[in-house]
Amino acid sequence: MLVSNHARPTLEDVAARAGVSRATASRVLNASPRVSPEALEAVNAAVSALGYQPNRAARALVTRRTGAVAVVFSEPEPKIFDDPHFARLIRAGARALADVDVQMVLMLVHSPDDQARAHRFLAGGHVDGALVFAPHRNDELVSIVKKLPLPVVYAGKPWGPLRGMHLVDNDNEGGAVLATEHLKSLGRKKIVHVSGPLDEMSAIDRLNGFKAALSLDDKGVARLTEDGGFTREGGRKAMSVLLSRMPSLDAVFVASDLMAAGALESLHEAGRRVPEDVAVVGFDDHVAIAEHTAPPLTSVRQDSDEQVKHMVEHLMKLLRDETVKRKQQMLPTVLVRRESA
Amino acid sequence: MLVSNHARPTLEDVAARAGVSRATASRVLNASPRVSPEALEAVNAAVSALGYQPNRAARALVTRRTGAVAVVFSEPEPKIFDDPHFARLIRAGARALADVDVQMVLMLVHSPDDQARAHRFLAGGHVDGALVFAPHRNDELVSIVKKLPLPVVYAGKPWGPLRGMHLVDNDNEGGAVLATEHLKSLGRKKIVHVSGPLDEMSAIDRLNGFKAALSLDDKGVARLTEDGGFTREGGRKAMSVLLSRMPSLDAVFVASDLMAAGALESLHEAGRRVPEDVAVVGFDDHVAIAEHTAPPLTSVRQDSDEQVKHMVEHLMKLLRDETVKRKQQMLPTVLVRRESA
DNA sequence: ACCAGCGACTCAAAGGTTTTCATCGAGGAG
DNA sequence: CTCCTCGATGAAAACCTTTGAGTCGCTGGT
Repeated sequence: MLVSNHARPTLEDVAARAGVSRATASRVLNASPRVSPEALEAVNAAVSALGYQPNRAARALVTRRTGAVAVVFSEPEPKIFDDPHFARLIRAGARALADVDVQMVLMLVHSPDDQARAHRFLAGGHVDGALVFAPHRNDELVSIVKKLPLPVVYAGKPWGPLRGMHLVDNDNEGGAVLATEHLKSLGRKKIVHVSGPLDEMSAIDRLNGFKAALSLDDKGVARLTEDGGFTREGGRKAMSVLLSRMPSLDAVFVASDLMAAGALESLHEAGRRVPEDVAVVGFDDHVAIAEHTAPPLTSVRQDSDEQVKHMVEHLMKLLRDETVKRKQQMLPTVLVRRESA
Repeated sequence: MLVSNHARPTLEDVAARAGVSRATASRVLNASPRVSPEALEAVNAAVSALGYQPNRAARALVTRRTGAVAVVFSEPEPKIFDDPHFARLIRAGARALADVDVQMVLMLVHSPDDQARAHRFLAGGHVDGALVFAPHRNDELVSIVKKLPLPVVYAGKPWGPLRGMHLVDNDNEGGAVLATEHLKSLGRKKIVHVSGPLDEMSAIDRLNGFKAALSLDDKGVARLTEDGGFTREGGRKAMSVLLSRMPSLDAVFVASDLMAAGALESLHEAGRRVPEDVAVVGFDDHVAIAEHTAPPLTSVRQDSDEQVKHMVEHLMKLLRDETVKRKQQMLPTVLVRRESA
């Protein structure tokens, strides 16, 4: 009987060819211990002979597991995506998830419409879990997600109470201290700060690090810092403001490389030399930026690849119902010296 | 009987509540015409009362449709992803696919390992179709994908024979002509070209446009052009080479904005003023770059959002078994003037 | 009065896998 | 030799939806 069926082989076909039952074949595929060596070999042979691949839908139907996780970026301002930082996160996510053989379903949510769609989708059981990037204050999405019976790992601290949430953060405050101490060690006396938007925890933590390193009170901080909104243009403007407010400044810690690029432009326009007149330290150590500014940017490295890898590992543990020792992890940051400070 | 089952409601529950059979409920969900208005309303009411969501796995099992499509980027050099162009494509893909309510499964393939994985995955019936970005010459992935019984739409022309392939390309050659003609119309006489890597069709097409606009033969082209590899650093180096080869050049058409940024650096270092001494035109019109170079970059716009949207529409037609009038679409490019030329 | 035709609906099979439970056979203890 | 245990296996249910075949009650034509 020449069964030249062109359709994809099923587990039934594999079992038939191996001379066992479907059940046994299934056990082999799922690495069950209760199967004889002969059966195991026969089934494996049949699998590769037939080029068998389990039908994901059928498997999902019975196991109630989809083998997919959502990667969600909640960001009201779509143009923020021009920040290469996002590309790096997405790349890291794709790699880490592929390594553990789970599908990555990417969701970008900008509008309330997107939020509703994300809600439906995540509630719909289409994924086993989610990695959520939602940095902004009072992001509706976070409250939505929190109510869902879905394992979730956050990137960084979302706004609000952190009780029970799983997250992997970078040591923003520690990095900011590093940066500021470095400027101090250079003998700089008038150090200012271009912060990120203060509706993001990472920006606040960096600001706090700056404040701590200089032992500033709230009033002092207010005078020495300006919000650059994590954009290049914002960085440029914030730098001009600071320059006019304190013409004698001799160092600046900028809370992101992209803003630092803008700040450098502003400094050049004002005729300041970097690092001779003003020393500059950025944050992110995003190579595509930091190595191409003039001069190359000294920056605090946060390893996004590592962060995402940890997030994926953490989520996988949750999916396997393993107990995680610590729900909230913090990754170290280091200073990378180049020429700007 | 208080059925306070906390599990997700099934179609059976909906049908029971609406007082119809499972079959009828199903037809309502799938917008079948053969259903009475009363039944339709009853079912819809039950659906929203119960918050019912179809089980994707069960549906996939019977329809042999997954409701997901893969978005595949094949790119041997992972750092190319730092190009904001990719972020833009991914963003566009996420949006366009969400709009038609299909899952976007993102795959980044760099290594042969990744290729094998992609092969297994795409052959495994886990997605209904794919959007493929594989610009490089002799990319193994393209041959792999071509053999699969899977609807695929390519971004741009992959290398090799195009017969029967579905693709959406930008008018690279036309755009290059536009750029070069513009430089000519400015009265420039010694126009050179920084090309992309010539193992990508888009780079070749842009080179051909340059060649055509100047009526050059192969020998002439060789002398006037230099490969910048689509990277910033490459653009810088290519520009230096061209400057030393032809110090009197007065205009350059650069095949990408990122390379143009590098070329500008090189020109500045060489003490050339832009646009007074050398006029510069880029390609891509990537706002995050073009608006932030000094001076802002005149560039050829290729609308990636539009391209991806067309790709998605095209793929959807294939999935619906509609006939597509043209398998290969070409999108127009336009010149955006800023200050560099 | 009968039948064909039609629209709306229901029944039940099919789709491919995992998993529980029962069965079977072999080997050891008595 | 019999009984028991235990490991490997198979039969069948369950997961939830779509869809073709069949049912039922009408209408309208003859």
